[in-house]
Amino acid sequence: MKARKSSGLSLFLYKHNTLKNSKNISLKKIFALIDCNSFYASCEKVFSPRLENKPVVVLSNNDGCVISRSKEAKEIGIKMGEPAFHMTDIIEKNNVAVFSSNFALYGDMSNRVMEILNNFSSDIEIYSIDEAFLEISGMNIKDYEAYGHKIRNTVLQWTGIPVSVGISTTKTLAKVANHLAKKHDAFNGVMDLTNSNDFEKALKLTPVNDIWGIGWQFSKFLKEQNILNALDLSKMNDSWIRKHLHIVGLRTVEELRGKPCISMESNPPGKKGITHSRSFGTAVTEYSILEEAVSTFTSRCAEKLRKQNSYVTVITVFVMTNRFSDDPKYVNFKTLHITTPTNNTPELIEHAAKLLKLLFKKGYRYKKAGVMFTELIPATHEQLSFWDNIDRSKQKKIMPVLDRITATMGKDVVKYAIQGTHRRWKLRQEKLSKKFTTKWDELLEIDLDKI
DNA sequence: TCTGGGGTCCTAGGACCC
DNA sequence: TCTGGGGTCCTAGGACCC
Repeated sequence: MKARKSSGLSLFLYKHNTLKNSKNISLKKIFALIDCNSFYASCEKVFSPRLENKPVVVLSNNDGCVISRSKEAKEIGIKMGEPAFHMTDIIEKNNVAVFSSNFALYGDMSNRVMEILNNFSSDIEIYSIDEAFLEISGMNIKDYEAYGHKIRNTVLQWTGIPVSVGISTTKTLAKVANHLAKKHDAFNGVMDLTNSNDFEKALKLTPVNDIWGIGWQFSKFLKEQNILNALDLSKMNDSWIRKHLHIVGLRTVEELRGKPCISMESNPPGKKGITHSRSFGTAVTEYSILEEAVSTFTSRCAEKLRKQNSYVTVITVFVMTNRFSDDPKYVNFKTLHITTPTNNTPELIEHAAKLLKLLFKKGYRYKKAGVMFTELIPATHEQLSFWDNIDRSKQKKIMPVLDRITATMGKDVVKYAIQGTHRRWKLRQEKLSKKFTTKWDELLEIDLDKI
C-alpha cells in the first residue's frame, strides 16, 4: 500500500517536473539590459563636439564631487566620487572638461533614449535615468547579438548617446553580459550571453564586486573567504549563502546560475517616500533664507506627490551643519503626522515652515536642509477629518493649473511668496552647460560660415 | 573654500498580546 | 513571580541600487 502510494506520487512528480521543464524551455525569457555609457558625460559631449576623445567629468550638485566620467577621464585615473578640490592638478595637466550637473538636460536626453528603446520591445522596465531592461523573448528574434547592435546603432544615431547591451536569460546575467560588453572592446558594445555553455566563462571573468546586488560590504567579506568571482560564488551552497548574504543574496546567486528570480517591473508602483534635500552653496545662518529653501523643497516634493497621484500623511523636515568643518555641529529633524492627508502645496509649505520654526536654533551655520514625505496613500483614499475646515474643492482646481504652468514654462515661474525671489540659498553651479533641449533661448547655435 | 541626492528591501530586537 | 510558545507591530540600522 505504502509502496504503491509513493510510486504513484513519484510518477506524478516526474510528469509534473518534465512538464514544467519543457514549459520552461519553450517559455524561457530573454532579457536585454541597455545601459548608456558614462551617461551624464556623454550628454555633455553630444552638445560639444569639440570634446570628442577628450576627458570629460560631471560634478554633483554644488560642484562637490565627480559623478560621471567619460572613458578618457577614467583612463587618466579620475575616480568616481572624488571631491573636485582634490583634482585641480590632474584637471589642469590633462585639460579635462568639467561640468556642473545639468539634470534638465540629462532627464530630457534620457526620455529620448527610452522612447527609442520602446520601439524594440513592448515590455520595457526603465530602471534608472540611464538604464532599461527589455524583455525580448517571444519576438522571433533569430540572432540576439545582431538585435543588440541594431538597438545600439539606432540610439547612437538618433541621440548621439553610446550604449552597451547585455543579453541573457536572467536580469542579473544580462547585467553580467552588459559589464563584459563595456569592459572588453572586442564585443563592440554588445554581448549575447543566452547560450548556457558560455555562462561559466562569463562568470569567471566577473569579479564579485561587479555583480549586481553585491556591494562594498559583501564584496569585502567574500574576498576574505577567497570567493573572488561570480563563478566561485555560484558554486557555494544555498544554506551558506542564505546565512551570510541573506535572502536577497540567494536570489542573486540563483540568477547567476540561470534561474530567473527577479521579474520585470514594467509598471513600477508609486514611490513609498519622497525626499528633496540640498546642500547650500554657502552656509546659511539666517532663518528667512532657510525658510525659503525648505518651502521650495516642500513645493518640489508636492509636485512629485501629485505626479504619482498620492497624498502624504507624514512630513519630516531636517537641517544640518557642515559635517566636515570645525563649526559647531547641529543635526536635527522634526516630524508631523497630518490629520487630513493632502497634496496641496501651500498647506504643506505651512506645515513644513512650522516644523522648521521648531528646529531652528540661532548661531549655527546650516549647510544642508531637506523635506521628506512618507506614509503616502493613493489620492483615491482621501479621508476627511471632522475638524477639517479648509475648502479643498477650490484647492483641487488650483494645483493642476500650477502643475501645467510648471510643465510648459519651467519651474518656479509661478511660486509662493514664502519661497523668496532670489534663491539666496542657491547651489554652486559654476560650470553649468545650457538647457539645449528644454529651453528655446538656450538652443545650440551653429555658425554655418565656420563649418 | 570645496565632500551629492534619491530610493528599495531585509533583519534583528523590543514592546506588547494571548 | 515569570514559567512557555506563539503571534503582531514597530523601529532602527544595515545592506543594496543608480
